[in-house]
Amino acid sequence: MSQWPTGRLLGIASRLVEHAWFDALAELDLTHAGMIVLHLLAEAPDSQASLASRARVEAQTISRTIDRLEREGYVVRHEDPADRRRRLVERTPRGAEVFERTRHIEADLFPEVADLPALRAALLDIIGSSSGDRWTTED
Amino acid sequence: MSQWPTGRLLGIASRLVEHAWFDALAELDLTHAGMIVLHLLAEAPDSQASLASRARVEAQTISRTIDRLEREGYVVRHEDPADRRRRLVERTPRGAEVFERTRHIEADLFPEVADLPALRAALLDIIGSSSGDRWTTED
DNA sequence: GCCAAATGATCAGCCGGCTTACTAAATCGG
DNA sequence: CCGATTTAGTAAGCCGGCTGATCATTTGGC
Repeated sequence: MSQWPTGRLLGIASRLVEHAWFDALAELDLTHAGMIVLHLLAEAPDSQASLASRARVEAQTISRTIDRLEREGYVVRHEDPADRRRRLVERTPRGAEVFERTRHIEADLFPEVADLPALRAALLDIIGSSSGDRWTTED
Repeated sequence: MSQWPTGRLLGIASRLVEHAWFDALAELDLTHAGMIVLHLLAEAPDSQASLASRARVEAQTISRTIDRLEREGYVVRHEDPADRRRRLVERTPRGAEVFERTRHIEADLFPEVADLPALRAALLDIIGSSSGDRWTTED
């Protein structure tokens, strides 16, 4: 396996970590995708298109994720009076509360690696150079 | 984004790289999942359960991936006379040929990172410590 | 030898990526 | 001012993860 392409190692590592998250979040009626949205809404409500761009995901994907968050009562959608095409998404108190309860998880969960800063730097390199024309990088 | 949890960076980087693979493989009527299976079959035919374990994936996932490879004519399934529960999967000549044409892709496609060996080492760390009871690690 | 347990494969159904195609609303050009 | 273009959101449908359930076969204990 140590000879496998880096892209494949990346995919496998990602799925394994996400699976651990899934187990930890199940008791909160939350998924990994939902948690990302709750995180992005911490500061202020936002439109779905903006959320999609910030999460590096297509609009359709965000739409369904928000459907599920809404079903659980963690966010609400309401019309933007200034632009009736847009639907602003906002965390409910329950959504804010459940997100707070996820804060400790990463530390417990993420496995030990020899050089964590190097890993994070490499991942940011990849994201920076690959998300070129797909999402306007503003972060 | 540089403050985001490492698990999330891993997921985004993985999707971006996989998307680039997807584009490169589309003209070969092949997907990333299919390519992995063709790789695993390079040496010898194998059973589906073994392929699933080697790819760090559940049996059901492999089953559908092989369905599609079979539909494209890249592999064939045949019964194992020694154990009639098993179905041995084998690459066809077309499958071997199309896999050869993917060999050059990784080099063209994978983005530049500052410290590639550190990235690979970290990913192998994660895979090693996370795939504990999920797959018997033999590789 | 026979019945229980383990194993290999599949079906059904969920989630979360994606594309293509559509509607409604806002914006822009002439 | 009005038609064309752009933008926000959604529906439909595919792929690839996953779980839980089912069926056939093999293995193992008694």
